[in-house]
Amino acid sequence: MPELPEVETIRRELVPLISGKIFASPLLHMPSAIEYPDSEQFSAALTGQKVLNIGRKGKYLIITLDHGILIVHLRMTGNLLYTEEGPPEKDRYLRLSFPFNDGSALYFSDMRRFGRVWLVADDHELQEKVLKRVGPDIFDEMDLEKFIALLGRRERVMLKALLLNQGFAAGMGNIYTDECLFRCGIHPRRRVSTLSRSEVEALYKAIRAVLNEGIEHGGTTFRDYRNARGTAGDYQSKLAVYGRKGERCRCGSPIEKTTVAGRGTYFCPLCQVEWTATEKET
DNA sequence: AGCACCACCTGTGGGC
DNA sequence: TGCCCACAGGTGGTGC
Repeated sequence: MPELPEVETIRRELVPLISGKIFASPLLHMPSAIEYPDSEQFSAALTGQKVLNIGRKGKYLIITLDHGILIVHLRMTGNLLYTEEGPPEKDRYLRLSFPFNDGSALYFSDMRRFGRVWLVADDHELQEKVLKRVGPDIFDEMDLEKFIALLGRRERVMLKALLLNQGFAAGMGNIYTDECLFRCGIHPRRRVSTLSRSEVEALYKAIRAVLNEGIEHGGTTFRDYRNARGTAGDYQSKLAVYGRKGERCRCGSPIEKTTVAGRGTYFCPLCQVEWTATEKET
């Protein structure tokens, strides 16, 4: 589910809602959702802590407390809901409840149980336990020069696989990757080494534009994604290719679906050509 | 290094 | 109508 724009939407909503609040004792309906530390230490360490800041790196939501850092990753179907009216009724998928001492609460719900939370002591532990293999945030920690430099070390890889690799840069997921590659007219199976300078610049611009639009529209809801207030996103109506197999691209060609890097991949076969003329000859 | 495949889970949509 | 399988927004591991 949630990619960078969805997590950023939740982050922006939570800032005014929970900043300064103090956690009461959490309810661990499904303790296995806690990746670190063990559930007893987790509960003891969280209780009484104050929310100082809410950040994000890639798809990780990072809540800085006065004596630790709470991290949430929603994976495919996770939701993080804020309410002042008690737990959502008959939610079969409620995994963790995080009440505050004023009666409001955060609820972590997750149908497929892939989502995880961590509670670490400091930035060092954050890096070691959670973000060890996570690259720079592709929205907040990237510029064109850095992007070009990072590409230079991954010459052989297919673009779709590269953009999905959170170690290269963090935040892109399956939907926004397909949209970016369509936007700049590059085929998802193209390899980094075949890109011209202008294509690299177009790709970088497309990434910024698509992520910005996703955030402006409150994210994409296909099925499960909800923001912190339980409302669906809006960007699905703006998607050019993702989920639109058989529909006409603006060029007239039907959108195709294939598999790249093990993921369902939507593209326009006319706007995104797989091979350049020079490659075909060599 | 890069990629294919499997695992983790539950639900659902499309094909037959 | 009903059943079954493939697939779903993410990541981590294995093995070639």
